[in-house]
Amino acid sequence: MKGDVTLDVVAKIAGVSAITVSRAINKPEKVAPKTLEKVNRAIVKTGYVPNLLAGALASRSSKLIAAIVPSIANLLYAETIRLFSNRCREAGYQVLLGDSGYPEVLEEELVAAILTRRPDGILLTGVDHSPACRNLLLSANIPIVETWDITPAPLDIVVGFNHVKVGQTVASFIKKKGYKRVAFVTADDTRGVLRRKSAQQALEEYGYKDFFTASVPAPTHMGYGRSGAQVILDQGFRHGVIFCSSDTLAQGVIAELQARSLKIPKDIAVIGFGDQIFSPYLHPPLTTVHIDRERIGREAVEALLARISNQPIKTNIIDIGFSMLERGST
Amino acid sequence: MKGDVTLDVVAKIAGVSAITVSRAINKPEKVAPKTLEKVNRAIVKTGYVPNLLAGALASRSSKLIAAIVPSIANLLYAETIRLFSNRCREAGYQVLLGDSGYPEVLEEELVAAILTRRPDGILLTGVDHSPACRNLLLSANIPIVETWDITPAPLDIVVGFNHVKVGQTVASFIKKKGYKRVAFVTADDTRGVLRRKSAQQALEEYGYKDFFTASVPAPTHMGYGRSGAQVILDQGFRHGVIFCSSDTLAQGVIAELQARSLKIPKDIAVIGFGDQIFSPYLHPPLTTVHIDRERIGREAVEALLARISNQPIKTNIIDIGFSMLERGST
DNA sequence: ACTATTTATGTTAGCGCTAACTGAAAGATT
DNA sequence: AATCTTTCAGTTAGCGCTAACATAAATAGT
Repeated sequence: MKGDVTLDVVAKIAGVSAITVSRAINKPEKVAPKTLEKVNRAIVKTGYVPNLLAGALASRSSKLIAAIVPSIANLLYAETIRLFSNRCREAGYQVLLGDSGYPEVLEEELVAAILTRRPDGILLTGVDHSPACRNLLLSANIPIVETWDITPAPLDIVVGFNHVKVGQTVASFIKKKGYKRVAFVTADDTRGVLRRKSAQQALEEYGYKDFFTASVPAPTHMGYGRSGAQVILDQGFRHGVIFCSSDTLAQGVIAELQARSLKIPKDIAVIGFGDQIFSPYLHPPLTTVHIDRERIGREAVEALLARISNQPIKTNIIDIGFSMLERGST
Repeated sequence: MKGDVTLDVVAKIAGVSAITVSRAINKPEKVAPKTLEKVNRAIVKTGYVPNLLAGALASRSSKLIAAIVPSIANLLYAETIRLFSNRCREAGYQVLLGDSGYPEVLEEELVAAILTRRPDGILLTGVDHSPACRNLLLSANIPIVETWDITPAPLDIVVGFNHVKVGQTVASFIKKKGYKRVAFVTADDTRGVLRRKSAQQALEEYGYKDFFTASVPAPTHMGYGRSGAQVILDQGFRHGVIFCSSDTLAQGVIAELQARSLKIPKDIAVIGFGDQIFSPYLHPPLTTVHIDRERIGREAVEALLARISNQPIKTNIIDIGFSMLERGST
């Protein structure tokens, strides 16, 4: 641990009591300017680094916010987290990150480990949690924000959008564009599967049938996009549109089509999901579903901080929506 | 904070003393099986969640390891961190993440904030730190591992590779392949610039001159690759090789070349850096410099944990090297 | 059977900080 | 000038846990 500079040491050097040093650091407006200066000099002189473990224990506020994501190596979540953690820092909070891994079996264990640090709030990804996990979370009695999905019955606050509607919107877009045949390349991920199912169902209602489907493991990367496309092409798919469960997959699909000299969108059109930062720069630019990832992070922080400071929040269900973004790949 | 189940409550219910409960949790082998079972029943019954803030304060060990990266939204670092944090969790540590942002002015502030939590160890990205930051780190008196670069004089431990050698290796590769003209698309990032400079210097020694250069902001994304390529092409570059400071940039360069119907590698060859997960799946597959990102994470954890538990470490300078990986883009 | 050793549990004190209260001094009000 | 109010600093107690030592019980050794 640290060299032994504690509040008491600083206090002695500044010629005041420990609590005065504590106040000088945390509530400087409560301390007379001259005292404040004495204390600050002593802090600099000693190189004092406060011990927030002790502070948190005494004040019952850890200034820590936990965030759990399926995979930090997924750019989508990474961007949400980056914004989230920056805003948290501005507000004087630090972020404790938990990577639950994709088969979310770990979530409960992870939540338990995290609660051990007594965070002042917690961000979760998704709205599906085991009963035991829900219990743990609820009995922690801290603000909770669930993200990247939406539900009428959140644990506390939810910031996300409706994946079923995304599927329906894509289906209606496909119909409008007049594609005859539809293929899916879908990662084995709760929300991705949901989008594909609802798209397929809507398409069936429009009279579509004989879908081509490739399922790949999550987390996705471009390689799975290529292998997914191979599966579909091997099934004989030659014309129509491929709806991918992420832009990353779509990118792989595009590469595979190009490697086979198929024309996009003339032969086969491609639709992604997420509107990743690279998507407009692909060749051709990717038609996709835009999600305001940073807004998820922003709204999540605001709601959490409001809850923490007992301010009223307008609503605990924040639907950030999405939008269909047509670019060159369709 | 949590509902009020503390050690004492559990102890009372189990009919033992607080310290016995503490031991049952942290050193179960020191507790008689029958007692252990009584305690465990009481823990389940009460839903006890230990308070590590208090535990850390008392034991002077926070079981927390901090990790500072320039940008978690950079896949390269994200993957190192994911591995790092998984291994930490296995070893009973949690990771406190700090995103320093690219202009690393923040690092010092971030380090100060993090030390406040008394981590048992800290991972840094890069080896350049302000003097004040170095001071802070050293006086914290905890194991430190610097990553993604190498230096003969680390703060404590360093796990990385030599960026100058990377530049030289790429230069020699370019010479061997017989490319006549060389262009650089480089992000404004310390280590990226270093690689470009050493490549250029080596090439000059081989007799190359008249380099084409585009500099783009960090953190990079594909779009900067495209705009970088535009700059170079506008300068009249038509044949030769483009060395990019990251695979992400290379990806953008490839897209731009394709959009202009230039053939890769026949007209222009492309070399990246990092060997990202997507690189082999690009069309054409990307020639790049392979870095074992996960090994960085793994070695960093091992060294840190060894230090924390006062085990001897073989060496405090771990050069993981790199390798030139030729694929279709050259 | 008696001591030496090991194992299991308990007692005490304190980690470094802040909440809540107390008291003194300075300023405002009449 | 007497009282009220505000400002500022200090005292006390305790947040929930574990290290270190103390003690009691069980086991082993002769």
